[in-house]
Amino acid sequence: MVTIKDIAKIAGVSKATVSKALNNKSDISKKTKKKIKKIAEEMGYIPNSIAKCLVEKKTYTIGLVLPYLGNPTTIERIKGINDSLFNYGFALIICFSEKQNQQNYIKEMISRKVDGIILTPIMNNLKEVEILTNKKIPFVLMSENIDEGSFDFVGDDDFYGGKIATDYLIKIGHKKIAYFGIGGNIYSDNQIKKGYIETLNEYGIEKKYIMENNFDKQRLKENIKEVMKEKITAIICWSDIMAIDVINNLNDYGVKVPEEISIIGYDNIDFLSIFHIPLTTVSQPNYEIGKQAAILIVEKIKNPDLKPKKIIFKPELIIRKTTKEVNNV
Amino acid sequence: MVTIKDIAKIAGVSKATVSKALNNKSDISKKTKKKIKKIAEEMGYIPNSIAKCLVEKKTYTIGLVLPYLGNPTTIERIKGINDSLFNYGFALIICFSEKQNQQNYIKEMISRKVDGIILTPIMNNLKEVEILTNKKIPFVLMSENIDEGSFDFVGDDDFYGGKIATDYLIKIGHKKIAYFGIGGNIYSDNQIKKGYIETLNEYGIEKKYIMENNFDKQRLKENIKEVMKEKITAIICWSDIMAIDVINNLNDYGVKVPEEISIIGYDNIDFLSIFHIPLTTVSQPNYEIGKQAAILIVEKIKNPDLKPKKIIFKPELIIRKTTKEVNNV
DNA sequence: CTGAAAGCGCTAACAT
DNA sequence: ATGTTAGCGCTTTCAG
Repeated sequence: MVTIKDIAKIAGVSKATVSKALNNKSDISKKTKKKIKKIAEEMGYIPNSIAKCLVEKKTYTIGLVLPYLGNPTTIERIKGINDSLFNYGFALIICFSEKQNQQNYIKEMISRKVDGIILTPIMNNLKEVEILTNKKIPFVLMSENIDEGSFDFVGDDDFYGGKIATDYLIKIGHKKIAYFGIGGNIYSDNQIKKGYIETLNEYGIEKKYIMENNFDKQRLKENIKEVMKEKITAIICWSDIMAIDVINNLNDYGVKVPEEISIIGYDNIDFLSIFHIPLTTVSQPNYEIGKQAAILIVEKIKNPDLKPKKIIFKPELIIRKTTKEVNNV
Repeated sequence: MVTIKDIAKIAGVSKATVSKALNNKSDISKKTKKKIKKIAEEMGYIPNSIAKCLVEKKTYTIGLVLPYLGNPTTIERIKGINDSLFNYGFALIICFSEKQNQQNYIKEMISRKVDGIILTPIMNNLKEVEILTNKKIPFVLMSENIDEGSFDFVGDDDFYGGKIATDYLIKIGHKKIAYFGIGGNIYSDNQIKKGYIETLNEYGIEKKYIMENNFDKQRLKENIKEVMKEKITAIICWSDIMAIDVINNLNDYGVKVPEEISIIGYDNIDFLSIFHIPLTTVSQPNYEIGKQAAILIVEKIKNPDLKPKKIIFKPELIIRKTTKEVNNV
């Protein structure tokens, strides 16, 4: 491996001069700079940013810790982060945290001296970010927020998302509307649920049907059976993927969507809009969310004392073919 | 930030002892180890792996360089890599290379001293991997191979994929079959195309319809017009996403799938199987490909002189509803 | 303008 | 069993 020492030897100058020349410091003559750069180029020199980090105490690296639950929107956000991070000269180190304790993954990131962390917390819980606040490591939350405390956050307004979905269903005549969520205190789930409840209340609809499946397909099936007994006419789902599952299960029971039950998903996954019976869904700008999270963390690193900023996008209801007005006889 | 020096001071021992104790070296007494570990814990010590890297010349980091072209299969592979890498104690640093020169991204990875690189080359060209071979940095190619040279590679057998798709269409009566690819010397594109051509030749079908759109929606439309003029009855597409596009365009022209034209995609994206008119497609095990790529790069790092290994999965034809036999009157 | 020296936090070889 | 020393590759004072 060629180092500045090697270059220094060839160029007949000191290590310090090489370092300064390569970094375009002002106190090196143009001639020397040119000469040294040429030699570096010829020798195929690639700087060792590890050594640089050790001195500068900055790694120009952002850690991304998030769960991947098979939702294709994830990649859009990652791409958004990647693209804007690269503009700032930062690299991205990723780990998918699954459903376990995120603390270990966060510690790993800290050990690797990332300058900041973008985190999608699994638990709506201060504990998740405790180390980060203790160690004063800049971080921003993405997509999922935490109720207690006040943190930098980029995501969409899921409360509003829950509202517009419910509102629409009521407006087209539905009264027995269910919400299919996850359970277990997930921020977005809570928010959508709140929006759902509040909207029903506004219209004076007492009866709520709140189902939780905790990512368990079997429980989802049971949930469906339960609401079918109750003769509900519409379901709002926490995600598009869940919505698809619900539709399939309903089809298996011979229940037609949207004729008998209307379904609204959440995410607006591209590919789901294409086929027949395109999904009615709530849309959020995933790429943009990732992008803004990256911009915010870089800002935060440059200026750690900035007070928490929230960038919240309004989701949009995309009405397609899985919802239908109810004939109120 | 608390360092081993701080711990040493509190514990009343030397830095070396702390280092050894924390790393469970055998020449430290159990008592001291226990004491030091306790202090480290209490002080909230997190090791600085940057410093460690500088000494050990290993970062336990793998670089992943790949294009993201909106194909949701990408995330599956990333997840596969992530999961098995974590088992080995490696972290993953990702960058999406778009259509530009991948060399810069690779250099960035080298500068960051990754122990190895998993690369999906954009160009079927030795130049892409030149630095890596020069600098003797372990790498494995994933999904896309390079014709010249012989490299470690994990992916599926796209030649075979092209064959089974074509073979199936011929068996159900099609004779005028088109292949819709990308062009511009992409390995997988070439392979599928080869499989397509060879199979047609085997059946003595002279006429080939090879279209290239280079990811350009407009050119895709023109391609479709062209093959419609030729009255082809089936199209094999380079990807599921492209297949969807083709189907939509065909629908716009009032051409019915599969009644008038059969379509085969490539990728077997989950969500596309769910709706009515599920896509006939060629399936590849993306998660597994990522996983094996990770295992292979770690192997390669431990033993750089291993000769190139190829792990090639046989894709599978998934027959669904976008293909139909032809009535040969 | 250029160079010598110190040091980032850690490990490893060699003493003790 | 523990400590001393040197050094990884780089940047950064401070002198010259």
